[in-house]
Amino acid sequence: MRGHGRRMTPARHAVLDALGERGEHLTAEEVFRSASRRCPDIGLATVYRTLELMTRLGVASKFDTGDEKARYELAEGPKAKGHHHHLVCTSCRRIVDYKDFIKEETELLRKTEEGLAKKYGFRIDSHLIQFHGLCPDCRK
Amino acid sequence: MRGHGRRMTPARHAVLDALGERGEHLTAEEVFRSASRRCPDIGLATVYRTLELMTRLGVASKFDTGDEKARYELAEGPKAKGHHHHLVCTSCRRIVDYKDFIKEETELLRKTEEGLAKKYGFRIDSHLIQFHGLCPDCRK
DNA sequence: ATATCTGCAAAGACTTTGCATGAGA
DNA sequence: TCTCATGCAAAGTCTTTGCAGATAT
Repeated sequence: MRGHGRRMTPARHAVLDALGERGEHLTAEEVFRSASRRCPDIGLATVYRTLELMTRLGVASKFDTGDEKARYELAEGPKAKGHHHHLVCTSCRRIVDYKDFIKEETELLRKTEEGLAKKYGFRIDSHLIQFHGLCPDCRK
Repeated sequence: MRGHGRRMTPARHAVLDALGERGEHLTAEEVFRSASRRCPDIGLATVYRTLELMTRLGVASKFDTGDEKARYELAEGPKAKGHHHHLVCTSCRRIVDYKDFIKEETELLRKTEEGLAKKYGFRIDSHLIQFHGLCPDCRK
């Protein structure tokens, strides 16, 4: 946070805590509600600004599961213990974090990133993998 | 289209053509502009409704690259010739379709899908892979 | 004939922005 | 001190919905 010329404020602390405490893939609204407990006066706009900042700094990652609401979670690089991918139910929007096959996936992704970077001249920063389908409950 | 109790109308034809003619990953607005040529009276709402329908029927696929605008393209299953994944520039939002490594990726994805389906009880319908980074122009 | 589609306009949902005030370093 | 951050409210985007009229089959 600091070290980028940025200040550590109560609001930012609250947002960070919200991402840390409450599981994963929170919407801005959810972060707002959670952060409001620690910092009652925080505004939704600040939450958005903070999430945007954290995403830009690589502290958080932002993604979309198909319901037009952005989701955020603490960033965990491919090598981190908590690195996972998402399995999304297209009906109830439930999100399952999975780590199965993560090692193979990560290995292939690394190789692919390298190849793409060379071929297309991109500097690749992150990847996104999601599977979509129906969860057990919604299949009924 | 038919066979689901649905009617083939000029508007739907125009949307389908738009997806087919103009490359890939079009926004609703882009589809609308394109479809307007063939069907001048088409409304944006109809475009949205049609894209939603086609996505539900599996004719089109919908995804998001991080700029809050949904994108659509004709669906090409994992086995189809045109199946590809996306490389997205986080700065200018350019999207590169790539097919490199597709075979390995598809193979791993198939395996992963199978494993996830079994473990979590999902019926998996589709997957999404994206790489994000800076394109050559934006790196400068 | 009739259930489905359509365009339009209005509403809705999510996110961003402007601005004066407040507060970290 | 002085730049950066905040809250509020207003504005902006993208998308969905209500409805009366039009249309495929």
